[in-house]
Amino acid sequence: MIVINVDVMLAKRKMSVTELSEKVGLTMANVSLLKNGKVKAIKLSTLNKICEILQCQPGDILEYKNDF
Amino acid sequence: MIVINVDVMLAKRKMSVTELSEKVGLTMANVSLLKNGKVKAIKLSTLNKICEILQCQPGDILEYKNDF
DNA sequence: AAAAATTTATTGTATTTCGATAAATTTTTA
DNA sequence: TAAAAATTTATCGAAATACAATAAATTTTT
Repeated sequence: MIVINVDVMLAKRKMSVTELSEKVGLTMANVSLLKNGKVKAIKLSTLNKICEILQCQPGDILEYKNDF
Repeated sequence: MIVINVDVMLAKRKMSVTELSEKVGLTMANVSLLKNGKVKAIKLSTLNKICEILQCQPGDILEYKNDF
């Protein structure tokens, strides 16, 4: 399974979900859904904005886990 | 911008696009689109299957590039 | 040159994002 | 510990997109 984890980077940047949502240009509600793995797909433009704001790589946010 | 690069992992696994598409369960045409950055979003289920088959992490395939 | 593999193109359908909004819940602060 | 702030959850609708299916064009391999 693919796990989305934005929390680590948010902590590293000392940024709140509210601030991220404002800067990324998504509603707070939708960033929350994203952040908590409640989405089934992601637009590359959104991933791009997140990486840009958090200054990180997709790999810092997305992880593949073997779910045996 | 977000860059998708499956070629490196395909080479590492000595796998063709055809083989990947069969194992992932997408048509060859669509894997090609994906592989060549012609998609604007990706389903996490698809990313999952690709990582599973290629035994790699999303970060091996997706890269954020500062497009100044 | 022929065959095989890959890319590009197109159309239709099902799925999904995301906005907008509101309510519920959790965390922080005073 | 009560109020305020932040976050999460939920719902609906519209717009966007993935992906299948298919076929043609192009490139690579033999």
